Amino acid sequence: MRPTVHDIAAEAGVSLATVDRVLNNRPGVRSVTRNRVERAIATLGYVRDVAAANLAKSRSYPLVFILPSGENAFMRGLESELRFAMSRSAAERLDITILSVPAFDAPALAAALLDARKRRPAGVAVVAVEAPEVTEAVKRLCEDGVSVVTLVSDLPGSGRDHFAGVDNVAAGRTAGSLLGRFLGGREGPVAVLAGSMLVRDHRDRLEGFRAVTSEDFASRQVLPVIEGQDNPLLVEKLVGALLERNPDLAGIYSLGAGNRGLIAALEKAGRAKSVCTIAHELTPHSRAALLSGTIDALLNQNAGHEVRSAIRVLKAKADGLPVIAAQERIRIDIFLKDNLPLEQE
Amino acid sequence: MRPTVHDIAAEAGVSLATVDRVLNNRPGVRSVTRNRVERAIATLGYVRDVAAANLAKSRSYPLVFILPSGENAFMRGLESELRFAMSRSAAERLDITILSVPAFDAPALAAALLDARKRRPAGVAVVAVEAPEVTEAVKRLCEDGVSVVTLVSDLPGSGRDHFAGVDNVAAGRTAGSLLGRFLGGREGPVAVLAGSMLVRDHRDRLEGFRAVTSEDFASRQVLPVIEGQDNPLLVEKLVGALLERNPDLAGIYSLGAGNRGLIAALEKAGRAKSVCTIAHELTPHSRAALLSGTIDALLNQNAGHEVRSAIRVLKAKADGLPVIAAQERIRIDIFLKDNLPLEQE
DNA sequence: CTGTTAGCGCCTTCAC
DNA sequence: GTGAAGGCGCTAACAG
Repeated sequence: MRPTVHDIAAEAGVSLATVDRVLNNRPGVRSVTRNRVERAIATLGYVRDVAAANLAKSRSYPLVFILPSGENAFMRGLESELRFAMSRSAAERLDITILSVPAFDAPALAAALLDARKRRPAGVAVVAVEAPEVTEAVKRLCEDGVSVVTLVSDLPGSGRDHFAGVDNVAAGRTAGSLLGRFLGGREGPVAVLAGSMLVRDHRDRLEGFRAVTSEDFASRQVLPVIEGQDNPLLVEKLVGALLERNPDLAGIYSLGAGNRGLIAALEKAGRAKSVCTIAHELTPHSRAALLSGTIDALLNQNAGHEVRSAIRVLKAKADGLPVIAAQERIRIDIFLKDNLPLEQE
Repeated sequence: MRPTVHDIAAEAGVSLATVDRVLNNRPGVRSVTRNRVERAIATLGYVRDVAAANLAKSRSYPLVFILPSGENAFMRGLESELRFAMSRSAAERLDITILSVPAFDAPALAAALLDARKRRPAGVAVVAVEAPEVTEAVKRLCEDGVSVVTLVSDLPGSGRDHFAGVDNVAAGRTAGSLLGRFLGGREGPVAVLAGSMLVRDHRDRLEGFRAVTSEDFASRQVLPVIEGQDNPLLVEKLVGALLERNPDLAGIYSLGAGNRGLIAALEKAGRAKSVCTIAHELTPHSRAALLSGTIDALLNQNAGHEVRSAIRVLKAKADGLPVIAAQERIRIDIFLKDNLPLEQE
């Protein structure tokens, strides 16, 4: 049987309350007594039963999640994963609030962070936009002792506790490597389609893509980046023009969202099969395009994992517990038509 | 505040004990009373606090894990992940026993399953070898009400509750697709190196590889399968001979273990760069070979995830709880040199 | 500074 | 059939 507080109390010859004070290092214990208790803890190999402690404290974990609104399929998937987690949150003593802000809107995001702060949560998870006012707002939260996890897109220099997302430089490198190898000796330039250079994840992917292309496929020309604002209609227009301008285009790397527009443009131009296309995020549209051959490979971040990881980390931080880095690393999924999971996740 | 058993008791006008009987549908309650309690539960939206219940029951989860012994790096990694999970098992009320059996040894495995059965665990996780006596032993366990999870290699038809491993047919398909696309128009046959056709995962990978090769790369010749028993020395000998026999070999798919031998043979023959190689499992050796370019792509199953998933599922089954399928799906990681995680997991 | 006491939400004897 | 009482391991008031 595992030792309990009673065993320690007996071993150290003190009362339960004193043991508790030592365990939670609260003041009001002479150092002699404290030492005796600590020795007892060590010799008995005591480990606190967190479940029982939480029960006694009737502890709960108020968390705030800040997500971009809009029709971005990936973000909506993220939100639905979050709502699913909330539905089973009763058992986990979670109390989650969702705040919505327009995408790529730094002032709105900063305001939401202030709003979150007023609610005095144990932790905040936020899909970050990189801007000084956002960084400032996150810093303030951290100073208040609220743990902050950035989700999907990071915010370096803000002092956030953790980033729940993929290594986007590596993702860009991987895309570049795959595109280069898939194209083999084929001639023609490649294009990069981004959402906005305001978000860190898009910038990182671009950097990785460019690095690997110049290292390993130096002869391949990379056309200037197109920014589609993750907006399918705009993307369709821009890619349509791109295809007209470049009849010899060999490949496209779409590192942001708005894939619906990309797919439409490729198919309308009859170039779906001849242009090697690599895109991000598994959504109903991109899945169909992968199966039909319009998209050749898809890089994905598992929204469910990101949400669960963010929650686990926020909880651990709230309890002052360490996080298992390996478990919280969000991997880059690479999907070909051959390893697509059966169901949409 | 969430409703508790007290609230239900009050609402239904009965005592705590009766509420408890209904909750755990134990006998000794008139159906009228039972109905009243159930109505109270429904109207108050009660959900039982599992943590508190476990505390009161001082419940624990005795589990048995059966792993192959030997120097297979992947299996040793799996074991170390398991030991890590055991080290933090105190908080999770887990009581895990590890049983070791020689690899590919069906009688020994069947005996271990009987041994496990005698310990009356709540659940068993086993790396299966496909053989009638093993299937039989697993069936018996299930009949005893012990939940069984197959780990890494599945055992269809045994009635196991869950498989914690990757879709190996899809893995084989993915390998075939990557190899085909990486080779492009290059001439020459490809070889397949397996461990043993006795384990389901190897057979499944081969099936997937052959399927995609004949569908999408029909002109590519696939040489007869080589079985290296996951033994590095044997593998090195066999691959050395293979390379001599086939000076025009374009690619190798290594679907089992023993990659140390494969890498050595390729490098000794000076064919490390000229033969496109796809292998399984991230280990220190395969990682180095990926970085040096001897291996072109690595398919991996995350041992840590498999172990944690097996534990979660076994625990859920023991409590009669449903499992979240999406969360427990073990994905096929695809590693290029560009998306290799920094540290060995 | 230290100890006593009464719970947290649930389960389990043992009476009635 | 049903209920009352005590306890799981820990924490938090309130006394001393």
